[in-house]
Amino acid sequence: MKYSFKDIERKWQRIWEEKGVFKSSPQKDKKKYYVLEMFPYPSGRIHMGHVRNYSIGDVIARFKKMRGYNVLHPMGWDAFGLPAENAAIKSGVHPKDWTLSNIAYMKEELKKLGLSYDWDREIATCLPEYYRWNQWIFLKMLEKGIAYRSKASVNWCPSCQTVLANEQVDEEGRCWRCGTTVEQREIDSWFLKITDYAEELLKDLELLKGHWPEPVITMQKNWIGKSIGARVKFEVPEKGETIEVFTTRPDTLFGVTYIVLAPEHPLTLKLSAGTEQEEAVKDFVEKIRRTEKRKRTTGELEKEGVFLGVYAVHPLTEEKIPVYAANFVLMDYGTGAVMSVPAHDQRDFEFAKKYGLPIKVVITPENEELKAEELEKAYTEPGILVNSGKFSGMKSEEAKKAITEELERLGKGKREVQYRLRDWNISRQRYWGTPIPVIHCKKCGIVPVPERELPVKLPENAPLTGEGRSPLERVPEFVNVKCPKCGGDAKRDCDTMDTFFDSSWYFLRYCSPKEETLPFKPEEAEYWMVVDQYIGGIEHAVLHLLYSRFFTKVLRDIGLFKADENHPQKEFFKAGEPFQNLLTQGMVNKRWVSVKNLLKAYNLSEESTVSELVKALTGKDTENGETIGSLMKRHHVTIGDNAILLLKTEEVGKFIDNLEEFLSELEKKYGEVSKMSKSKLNTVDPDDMIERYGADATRLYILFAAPPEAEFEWKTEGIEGAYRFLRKVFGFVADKRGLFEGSLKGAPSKKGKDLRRKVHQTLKKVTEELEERFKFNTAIAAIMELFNAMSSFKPETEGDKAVLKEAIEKLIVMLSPFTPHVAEEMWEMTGHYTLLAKESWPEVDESALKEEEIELPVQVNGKVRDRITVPADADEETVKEIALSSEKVKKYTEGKTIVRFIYVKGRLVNVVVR
RNA sequence: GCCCGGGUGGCGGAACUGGCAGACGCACGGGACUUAAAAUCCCGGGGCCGUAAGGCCGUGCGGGUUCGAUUCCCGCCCCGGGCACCA
Repeated sequence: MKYSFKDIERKWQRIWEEKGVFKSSPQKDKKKYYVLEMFPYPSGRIHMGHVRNYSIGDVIARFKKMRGYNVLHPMGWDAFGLPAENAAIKSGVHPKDWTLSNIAYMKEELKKLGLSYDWDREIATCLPEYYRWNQWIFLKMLEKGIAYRSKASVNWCPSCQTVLANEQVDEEGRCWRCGTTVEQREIDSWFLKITDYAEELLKDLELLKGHWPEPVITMQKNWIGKSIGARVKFEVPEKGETIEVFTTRPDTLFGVTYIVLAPEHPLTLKLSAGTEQEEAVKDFVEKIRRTEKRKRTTGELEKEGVFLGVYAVHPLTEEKIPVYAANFVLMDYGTGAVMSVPAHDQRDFEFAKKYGLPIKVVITPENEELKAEELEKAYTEPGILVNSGKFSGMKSEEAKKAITEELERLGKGKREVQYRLRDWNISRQRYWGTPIPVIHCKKCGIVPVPERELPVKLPENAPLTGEGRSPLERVPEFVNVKCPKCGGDAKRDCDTMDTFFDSSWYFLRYCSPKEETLPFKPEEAEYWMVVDQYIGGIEHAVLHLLYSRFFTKVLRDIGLFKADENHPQKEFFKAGEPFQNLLTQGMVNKRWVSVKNLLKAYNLSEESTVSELVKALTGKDTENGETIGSLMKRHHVTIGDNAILLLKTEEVGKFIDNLEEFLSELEKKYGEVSKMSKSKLNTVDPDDMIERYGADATRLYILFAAPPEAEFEWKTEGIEGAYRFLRKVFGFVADKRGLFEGSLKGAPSKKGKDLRRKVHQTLKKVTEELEERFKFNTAIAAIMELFNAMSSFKPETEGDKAVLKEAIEKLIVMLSPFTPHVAEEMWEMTGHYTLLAKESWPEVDESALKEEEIELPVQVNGKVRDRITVPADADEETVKEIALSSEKVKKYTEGKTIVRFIYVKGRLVNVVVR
C-alpha cells in the first residue's frame, strides 16, 4: 500500500477541523494545561525556526490531551512592527494589507503542518479589537504612575529627518536608506517604570528555578543587575556645584585620584564653562554625540576623555581632585558620574596611564605590599586598607560599611542600591503600532483619552515615506482634536507603542479573545493561567520574557485577576508570574558564505573588477572592467549579504556552469554557520519540505535531528531518513492488518515475551521523555528501535501474534504526537473507529518489564574483558562467583591478588587486581 | 573587554545520578533483486597493528581526583550567541 502523505494529511486535517477536536473551553472539574508557543511576526512565510517551535509545542499539546488534561493551545499574530512599514516605504503597499495577507498565507502554512490549535482563539495585535486593550492598559498605568514622560536619546538621521531603530543603522553607523551618519538626539518619550518592580522581578526568579532554563535565569539576573554600594558627594567649590557618584567600592574611597562624568552629564558643560578647557570640552561632547550608541557600549571604542578644567574636593581628605568627562561613562546608569580608583579598577587604571593621572594604593593583599609605580594592572580583589586614615588596617568588607557610615554622619553620602535595569521607553516614532491614547493640550497639559473613546484608531491614510519625525503627525484629522478636559484645541500624541507592549500580555487575551468590556475575563484567566509550558527561542531570554513578567505583575496589582486558593499554580499566580515552565529552543542554523568572506577567500576587494572575480572563480576570461563594489551597489548587495546574491547576478552567474553545486562547494570551504535568516538568504523553505516529504516527515525530522534546546544545522539529506521510516512503518502496518480481524489466544513464546518487554520499555521511555525531559530526539530513536525489533519478529504462536498486534497498536499511539496524520490513518486502518487525537495514552505494564536474566560486562582494572549472564536478582556473592570463574577474566587475574571486587547492581562488575 | 552556551566517528547526535563510549539516523562501502536504473532488502564500519583470535589508542589540549571520568576539579586552545565599558 502506498504512503500517499498528501491525501492522508489533507484527510485528517479536514476531519479534525470538522469535528472541532481542538476547541477548548474551561471545565472546572478537569485539570487544565495551557501550552503556548511564542506567536510569530507575520513576515510573509513561515521558516524552519517556526516549524521547530510549533512542532515542539504540538507534541506537548497532543500528549497532554491524551493524558487527560483540558488543553488550551492557541495561536495568533504579533502583527505590528517595522517590516510592514518598510514594505510600504519600498513598494507602496499599505501595512495593513501587507500584514493581513501575510497572516492569511502563513495561517494556511501552519494548517498544513497539522498543528492542534484552537483557531477560534486566534488574535492579531494590529486589529483595533486587540490594541484598544493596549491603550486601556496604558491608561491604567498612567493613572497608577507607572507610565511617565521623560527624555530619551534616539538614533536620528539628519538627512531623512527621522528616528531610526538600531537595526536601521548599519555597521558603520550610517542610515540604511541614505547612508548619512546617524546622530543621537533627545526627544520626549513615554516610559514604563519597570524599575519599580526590579526587586520583585529579581526575587521571583527564585520561584522559577528548576522550571526555567538556568541560563535564562542568569541572564535576567544580570540584566536587572542589582548592586549595593554608596552614593558619594564631591563638591566643586569654585563653581558651587556638587558631583554625586555611585560606587560599589566605598572601601577604596581614599584611592580616588580623579572623577569622570558622562559627556551628556549636565555638569560637564556647566563646570567647564569659563575655564581654559571650555572649547576642548565642547568639541569632545559634540564628537561623542555624533558617535553611535552601539559602538560606545560594546567596548569597540578606545577610552577617551577630556579634562574639564576644574577640581572637586575629596569628602574625607579634602584633597583637590581633577574632574574629567569620558566616553565610557554612561549617563543612564547610576548617577552618570564615577569616582576613579586607578589602583583598584582596571578601566580606571588604563585611563590614568593614558592621561598621566596619579595612582594611589589603598588596598593590599594580606602580607604583601603593593607599590603604585610597580603596578602592571589594577588590584581588584578585596584586602586590607592602607593609606586610608583611621580606616587603615580594616578589611575591605568591614571598611565598606564603616566608610559609608562615616559619609552618612558627615552628610557627604549614603548607602545605596542600584539596578542596571532601566525604565522601558515605549514611544516609537512609527506608523504601524498602537497609538498612544493621550492628548497634548496647551492649557491642561497631558490629558488621557477618556476610556469610552477607545480605541484611538490608526488613520489609514498616513503618508509612509521614511522621512519626517512620525507619519501620524502628517494626518491633520488625526492630530487635531478638542481637549477632553477644557474643550480647547489640542493635539494627539503621534507616537505609537513599542511592539513588545503587544506581546507582553497576549497570553492573557487568549483566555477570552472576544471579551468586549475588559482585556480578558478574570474568571477565564483565573482558570487557564498560569501558562504551564511556554516555548520559544532563546533570543527572547531577556526582553520579551522580562516585560511579560512585569506586565503580569502590574495587571495583578491593578486587580484584573486574583489567585484562587485552590488553584494548582497558586504560588505563581500570587507572584504574578505568567509562565511556569519555559523551554527555550535552539536556533536552526545553516551554512552560508558572506560576500566579505568570498572576496577574502579569493584575495579580492570591492575595487577589483568583475572580470577578476570571474577569473578567480572559474578561470574564464571576460572583459568587464566594472568594479565589484559598483556591481554590488547596482544590485543592492552589501558586503554582509550572502554571496549567492552576487554570484547570481547576470554579470557573474552566466560564467558558472553548475551554480547549485558550485555554491554548495563554496559553502563547505568558506562557509560559516549561523542562524537561518532572510538577510543572509540561508533559509530552507518549509513549504518545499512539506510538498516533497509531507508534514509528518518534516515534523519528525526536525524533532529527531537534535534535542529541542540545542542549536542544529539543517541538512536536507536528513529528512529523507524520516520519510523512509514513515513509509516503512506504514507499509508494515498495512501488511499486518489481518491481525486485527479476529481474537488471538494463547501464550507467547520466549521471543514473544522479549518483544512485549521491548514494547513496554519503549512506552516507558517515551512517556518519560514527553512528560519531563522533552528529549524528543531520543524518544523517536526508541520508537525506531522498537520498530526495527518488530519488523524482524517472526511470530511462532497465536500468543506471539497477539504480542505483535499490541506492539503495532502501541507504536501507532506513540507516534501520534509526532506524526499525527499518518498515525490516525494507521489507527483507522487497523479497525479502530475512534479518533486517535482523542484517545488516552496507554499505561505501562510493569510486569512485562521484568527480565529473568541480565548481561553484565566484567572489567579487570577498569577494562572490559568479558560479559557474563546472571539471574536478574542475583546477589553479589553469586555474581562474584560467576565473574571470577570466567576464563577470559582468569587470564588477567592469574598470579595476581584481588584487592577489591566492585559490583554495581545490574550495571557492571570491576575486579581490581595488583 | 564582559556574560551565556558548546567542542564525542565522514556527518546530526546518544550515553539520565561517576559505571559497557558511539544508541538511533544520515552519508558511504559490499552483496541480493532487476535487461538496467531507481526503490527495497541483507551485511559492514572510531583509529592503528594483526590472516585471525586478539591487542593498543581514542570524547578539543595538558594535568589531577577515583577501582572506574564524555561526566567532577585546575590550567589552556578553538567555535557559536548576546552585550548597556555597569562604576
